[in-house]
Amino acid sequence: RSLEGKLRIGLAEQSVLVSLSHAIALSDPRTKLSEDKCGTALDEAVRTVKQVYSELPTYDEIVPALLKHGVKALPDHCKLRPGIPLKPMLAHPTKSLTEVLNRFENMAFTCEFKYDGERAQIHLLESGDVKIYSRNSEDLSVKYPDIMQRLPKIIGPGVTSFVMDSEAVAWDREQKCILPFQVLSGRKRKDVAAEDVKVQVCVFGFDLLYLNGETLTHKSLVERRVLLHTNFNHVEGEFAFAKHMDGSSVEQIQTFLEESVTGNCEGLMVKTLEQEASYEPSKRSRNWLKLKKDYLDGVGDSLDLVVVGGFTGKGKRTGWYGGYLLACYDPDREEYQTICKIGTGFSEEALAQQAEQFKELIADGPKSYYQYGDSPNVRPDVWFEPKIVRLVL
DNA sequence: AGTGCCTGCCC
DNA sequence: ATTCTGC
DNA sequence: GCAGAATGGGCAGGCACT
Repeated sequence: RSLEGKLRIGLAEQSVLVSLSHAIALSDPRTKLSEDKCGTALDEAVRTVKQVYSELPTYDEIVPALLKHGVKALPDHCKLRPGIPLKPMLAHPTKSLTEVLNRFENMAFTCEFKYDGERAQIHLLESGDVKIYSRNSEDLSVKYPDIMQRLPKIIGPGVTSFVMDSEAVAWDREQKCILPFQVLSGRKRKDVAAEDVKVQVCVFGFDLLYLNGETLTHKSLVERRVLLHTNFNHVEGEFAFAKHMDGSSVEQIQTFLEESVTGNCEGLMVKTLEQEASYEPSKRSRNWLKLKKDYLDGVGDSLDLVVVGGFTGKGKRTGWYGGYLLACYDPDREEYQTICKIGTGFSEEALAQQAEQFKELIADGPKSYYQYGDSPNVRPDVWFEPKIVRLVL
């Protein structure tokens, strides 16, 4: 976990990469360590290692190559290749169409439907093996034998290897429509046989990162998209290209957004097409924008809820509440029904201040007219008197 | 076999 | 996922 | 602007215990 940078102790991936680069550079006689150039040489080593890691994020490959060939020659030995998942590019959230237009002013861009499913990075190796990886590079291959099976009819002639970025979405084969994420998450994950898959999925491809031995991440999205469309086939209910629209007027985008929502999608992804349009897994990772329907003004609902309990905080939040249990009053049954927990959106100052405020309201236990479940995660560490009402957006 | 609890993933 | 904070 | 670390709902899976 240390090496994977998942310990949550302030030592995460970037720190590990810096340390590794420095260690190798300093112990390698090939690195010239003159007084004035030392810092520059180290920075250069870090840049190289990070760049290589973004294409081939596996220490099993990078460390041996570093030890054998040194930092300089690392890019010649470690390149993007099917079978090793790369960190998928992520998108910046935006709250309005204006924000999107400001950001992409004077640039060619495209809008795509944002499908409500699971990120799926599909790899075809030269050996013929197929691998499917999740957003966090987990191996989902055993979860999707149905996708594996249908792959031959999706890939075009002459395709011997590729890495595709896509979204796997639950699909209703009778109604021929997209189903919510909740349905998809009901799929089995292990020991799945293609024959007894209950929740059907349709794959929506939206990017191509590698094709027939060639890395495409440095090409622009326009180029990658052409390659995607010319080398793969649409297959009804099984594989489709993410729906896109290149228009840039407010009206066109507005209409497209509404269309996406009608089609059971979450909203739009907006991406540059030509300039700054390469696929950058780690460097400029938030190069795309997402425009979700529930971010938009007036679309989301708000509720007045009563704070009935608090959960003791961990880590940075040790010493006050890390989250709260909220309830809604039902006048018919004369009781407070717990609804949800809330744990983000508080600055540290607000958390400290709130802890003071709730100190006065600590109750011995749950009120008789509190209605809550059995599960321990709805049993707060501290119960409160029902005094504080909060507007929840 | 059934239940409850916990973990580790998705979002 | 969302959100805040330190750099 | 980015990386890191808090936190959410909900699901399948797996373990322990009945």
